[in-house]
Amino acid sequence: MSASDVERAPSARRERNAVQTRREILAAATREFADRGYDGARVDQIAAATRTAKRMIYYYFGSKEQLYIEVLERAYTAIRDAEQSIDVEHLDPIAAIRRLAELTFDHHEAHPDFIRLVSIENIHRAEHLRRSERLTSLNTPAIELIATILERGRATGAFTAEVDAVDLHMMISAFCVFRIANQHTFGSLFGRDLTSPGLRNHYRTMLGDMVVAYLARGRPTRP
Amino acid sequence: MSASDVERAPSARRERNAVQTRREILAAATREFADRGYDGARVDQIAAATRTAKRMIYYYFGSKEQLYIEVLERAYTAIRDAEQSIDVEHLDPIAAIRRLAELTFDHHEAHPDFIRLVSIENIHRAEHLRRSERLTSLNTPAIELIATILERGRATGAFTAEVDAVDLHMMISAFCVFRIANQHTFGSLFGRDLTSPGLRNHYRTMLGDMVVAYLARGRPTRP
DNA sequence: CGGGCTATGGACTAACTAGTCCGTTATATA
DNA sequence: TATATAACGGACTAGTTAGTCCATAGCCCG
Repeated sequence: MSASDVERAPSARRERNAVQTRREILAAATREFADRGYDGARVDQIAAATRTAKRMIYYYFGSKEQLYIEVLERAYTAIRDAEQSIDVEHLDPIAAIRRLAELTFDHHEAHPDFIRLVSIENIHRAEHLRRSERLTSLNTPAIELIATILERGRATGAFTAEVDAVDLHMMISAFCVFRIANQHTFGSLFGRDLTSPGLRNHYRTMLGDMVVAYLARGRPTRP
Repeated sequence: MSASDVERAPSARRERNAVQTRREILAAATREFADRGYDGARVDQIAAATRTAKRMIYYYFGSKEQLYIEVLERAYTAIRDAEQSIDVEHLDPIAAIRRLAELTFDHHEAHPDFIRLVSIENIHRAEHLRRSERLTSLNTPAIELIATILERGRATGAFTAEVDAVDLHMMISAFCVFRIANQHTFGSLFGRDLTSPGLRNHYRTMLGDMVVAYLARGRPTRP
């Protein structure tokens, strides 16, 4: 995130800065692809949104598809980095899993572009994601974290259910992703804006309640 | 589904049948749009998949966009009709809500094209759905059904939580939709095929457990 | 049994869009 | 300062694609 290497004295005419130009294209491309989908996105539009010309997109990325893949890679890397920095080791299992769910909720809410890119990539049956070595080899900190919490919860007896970490991650993601990804059709059909600020805390709590109730199910609620 | 009205003796040369031609175009268009998205879909490809020519698409539907809207309308009408025929009145509240969840699960599994169309429409921020009077005025039997079950559950004391019908529908949909809609990216990243036949029952049960655990949990929340 | 309306076909077009050609300019290094 | 090379720009192109023109063929009704 440091911009020190891109801050040079601007020359009167052309400024030359490979890293920044590249970055600017990626930023514009992320917006365009997330906004309109892969086929709907226009390379000319991406170029117009940068300080540079279309030629540069092909200079740096080679093709529309390769540009899209790098957009995907950057977006996924960002969320993995965020997951990596989650620290819930000091919390008891129930509080830890609730906190993790809330962090996922918050991250998804803060990055609707990422959610849109994931939806778009699923429409394409993940063909680009599958082709990216960087992404298929990316480890998934969230799963390991969930696995650790689940183990602790089972040890203390807080969780009565045998649950798989990947499944629990799916459950949490499903709730968070649906709320953002399907907000438009859901809103039109049921007259409820799932992303309304006034309902944010309601749904955040609902998610935590759901996950905790599922993990502790069967157990009588104790005082 | 009856084809009695379209079965005529095929003439040697051109056959004329407005209803069937129209229907054939809609079927091909549903496949093409669900497969490639709105922008990715090709009108020529839709025409090629029918027995008729591209000209007919414009004759009957006027534009690619109007064709897409009618595809959406047909898909949504189908799922609403299915919801309408659900009967769980004879079951106790807990069994009823579990059954409803399972029916949603089954329907989504059986209609991946519908799920894909919904994803695609959300990428377009529901602009087409919003423009369709037929869809915005469509009533939602699922919500009313859930509301009835919730009322009964609260009356009998089976459900300890105050839950809104729309929210519960969201929770159920989120699980079912995510499993289908995000199967490709999820599969690539976590190495698990959410739609594998061997896991079908596992996830179906998990959904029911989740919903029931949530409804019967100790602590209520309100919207 | 013929006129008129509905349905149909296929070639055509105008506009768009990913990608390229070729020349130019800045900067690092010798 | 010379020059090699990386960075850049804009006009151009080839291919594609939604949508149309014009002509024709089947069908219904009198």
